[in-house]
Amino acid sequence: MKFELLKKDPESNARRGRLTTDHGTIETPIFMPVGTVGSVKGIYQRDLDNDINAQIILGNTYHLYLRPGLKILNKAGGLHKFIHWNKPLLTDSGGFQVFSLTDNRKLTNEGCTFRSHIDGSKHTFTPENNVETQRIIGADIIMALDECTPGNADHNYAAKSLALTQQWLERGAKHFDETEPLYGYHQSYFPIIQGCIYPDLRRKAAEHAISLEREGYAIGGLSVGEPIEKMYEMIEVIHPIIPENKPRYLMGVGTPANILESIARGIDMFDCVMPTRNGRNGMLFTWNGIINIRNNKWKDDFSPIDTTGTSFVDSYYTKAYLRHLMIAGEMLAAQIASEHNLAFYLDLVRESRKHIEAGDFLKWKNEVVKKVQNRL
RNA sequence: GGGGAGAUACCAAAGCGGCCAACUGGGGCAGACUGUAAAUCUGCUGACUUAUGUCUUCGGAGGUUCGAAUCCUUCUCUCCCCA
Repeated sequence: MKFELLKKDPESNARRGRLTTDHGTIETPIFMPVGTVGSVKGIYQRDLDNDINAQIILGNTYHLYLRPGLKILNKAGGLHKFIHWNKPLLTDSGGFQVFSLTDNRKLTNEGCTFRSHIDGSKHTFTPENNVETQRIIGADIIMALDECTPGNADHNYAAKSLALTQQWLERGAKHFDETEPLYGYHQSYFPIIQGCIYPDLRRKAAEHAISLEREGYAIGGLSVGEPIEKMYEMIEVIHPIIPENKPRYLMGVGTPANILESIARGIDMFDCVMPTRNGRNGMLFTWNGIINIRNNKWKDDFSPIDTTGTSFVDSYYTKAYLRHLMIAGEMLAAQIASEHNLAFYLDLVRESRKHIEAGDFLKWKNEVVKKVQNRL
């Protein structure tokens, strides 16, 4: 994997870069659609590729490990082949599930024991077997197993949690270096920087992570309940510590405004379920603000979904029709809304790249942030 | 013609003397959702009020009672069974 820093914004920490993997090139800043169980919910891979222009998508180790399971994934020749996606893939380790399935898991120094949310069966992730699992899945970028610390954790808990994440990280990195990819293309292992909302812990976590000299670094444990200003502050704390020729991935973020603000603070990669989940629930993101398409006011609005949108759905369908589908509970509603939102998110980062190149990113960003937060 | 059942808020449907402005669904209206246990979840849904509260409601009219959606009389309408 190769990362080229193409341009630095003189007025902010924003960066324009290019990440090259064996499955293709990713122009950064980039948004990565989330496809937890081997599918970006409601979206054909064909549309992801041609309509939305996704450059890389995610999968999730915990979910794929449970279903379809490693045997099938291995037999399929890895996730790319299994799901028919020839562009880059990134898998999350399951660290977020350590956080979100908190009632069904137990943490030890050794690793994390889960109860499956599907059948209650017991499974253990260790940093080592988690790397092996992600070798079998075969993502281009694999993530370290971590504990995603809740945003309201106190300093004491956050410090202990970080120590565990760091111990796991060292073991995972070692195991990664001792093993080979299974399918003939390169994989990269990204550490995840934790530390909750505490600058000292974040600094410590970032310094520790870079000491392991990996190909990219992720920031985790943000947008998990902490005030949004703290999130930006943590990104700022970490920014100078990470070598500038390495990509930075802010995990799980976020709203369009969050993404622009984070790009301004030096983030290169994002993922979030928001465009798909909120889309399924009737929320549309546009350059002019947020639409709740279920609202009564759209019932006889026969204008296109989004005249500024880049997806075919934006001009193909009307607001009134999409509202009708949404209220009738039709599957197509979820598909259209998800496709629109993902196309918007990809457009958002595409425009960000253009404005970084043009040198007017900061001014542009400030104008857009105001607009995209409107409620239409 | 004879016998029976029933009329409750937008719809369906509980309630059968006070705990009823009225259970529960649906519908409607609005909100939430940030490395997806989510095509999910939450709130409101007689009027006026921030709220305590006040006022007008359970087919119509009249009555019994301290008190009625609930009991009685009567009218209107609906449905079912037998001729």
